Amino acid sequence: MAAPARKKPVKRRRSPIQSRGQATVDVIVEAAAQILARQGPAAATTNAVAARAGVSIGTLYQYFADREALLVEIGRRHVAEMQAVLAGALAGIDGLDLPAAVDRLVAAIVASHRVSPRLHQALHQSLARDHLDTIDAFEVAVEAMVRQALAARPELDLAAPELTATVLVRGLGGLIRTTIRREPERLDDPALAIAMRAMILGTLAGSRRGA
Amino acid sequence: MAAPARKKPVKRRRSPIQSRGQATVDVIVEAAAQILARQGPAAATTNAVAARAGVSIGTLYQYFADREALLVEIGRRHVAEMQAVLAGALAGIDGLDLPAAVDRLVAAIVASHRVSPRLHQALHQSLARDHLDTIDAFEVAVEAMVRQALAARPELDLAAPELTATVLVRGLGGLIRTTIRREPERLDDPALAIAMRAMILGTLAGSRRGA
DNA sequence: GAGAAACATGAGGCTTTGCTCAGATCCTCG
DNA sequence: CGAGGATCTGAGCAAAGCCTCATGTTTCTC
Repeated sequence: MAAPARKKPVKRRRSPIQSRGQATVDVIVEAAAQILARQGPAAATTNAVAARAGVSIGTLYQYFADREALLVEIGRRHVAEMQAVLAGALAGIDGLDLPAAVDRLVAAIVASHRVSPRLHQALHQSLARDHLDTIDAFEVAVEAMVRQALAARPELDLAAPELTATVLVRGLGGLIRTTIRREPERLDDPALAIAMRAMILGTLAGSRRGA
Repeated sequence: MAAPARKKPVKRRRSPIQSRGQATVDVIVEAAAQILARQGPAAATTNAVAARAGVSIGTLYQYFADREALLVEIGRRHVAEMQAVLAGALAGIDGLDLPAAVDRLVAAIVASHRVSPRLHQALHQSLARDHLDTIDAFEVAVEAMVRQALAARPELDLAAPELTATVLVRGLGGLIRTTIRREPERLDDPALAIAMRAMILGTLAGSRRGA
């Protein structure tokens, strides 16, 4: 329930047919992502992107209907990359006991946020409200994953497993994002990982049916 | 430690001397906040703000050196308002036992975020990186407060009280902000408050010196 | 190899926005 | 009252950004 309201469709232009065109699209997206991450949303003008990509502005508009469409595509690729890192770091987690699994989860989420923190934040700042769901997709996916993991462990005896999953994932995500923005270097602090583990395990223990 | 890097000073222009001028400033700031909250950052052009305030564009620039200075002032006032709500909802918390105090805290933080969720998000999106600390001030204040509260309860026997405070406040804040953005109506769900309480109490229990 | 389709170019049109300035109006206070 | 400071006005400048289009180049297909 609670769908995100109105949603403007992402206008597209011609998709590349030849491999040359595909390469051009890649170059453009990467250039844009780089500027966005390094100099922020304001610097990512379509002309600047085209220049950095070594491509004419007309070429950019051959593949993207407008600036927003380009941003959305960057968001899609970024989310895909984060999900790939997450999946990689989460491999074989099913066989682990709870504390070990939690450690893995923490490490995996942190690692996926490390893919490109600046880009992540820049996207949050520059995407229009209608398209924020593009980046939210990552957290939505993690939420689904955790929900499933919790369901697979009835011994946790959770009063409201789905809600607990939501609270955990959003809390963890918010904590990581805030930390990246305010004290980026602290993400490497082992003490933080320990504190996050305590938070997760504690929350699970505190969300039992008993009280 | 870990201070937020460079910081451009907020350019000011003449401060109002007469009460007429003060009133004008208020009208401008409120008009801007309204546009920001209702139509988003892109709609909040200086001309639009002046028009909605019923004031000429020249008047706006008499009091604000540039658009960013106006945004910063909006941020300052918004944070002050949130802090006022927080302080009000937190009155007399010192005498309560832990579970009751936590309930109060949860209610207080939620209430302060309810002041103007859309404006809160719009500010996050439109403030330049150099000025994001303006809004971060709220969470910084809450963090200090919680840190102090935890220090006052040695019976909690926390292994790293300050870190626990940080993790709790940032996690909670992130959770609330994400929820406001994705499912605003859910903020009223009593189940969410219960889940947050479980999270806090659980985290505290899980952060003991013992392990 | 020729025609067609895909791809690329970039000058510049069109719009918008932040902001200035020369002067008008209002308020205070001796 | 009347001088002087505070406040307000709004036409419009300069800069910047998004995007188009007429034209040229490369690649594919038969």
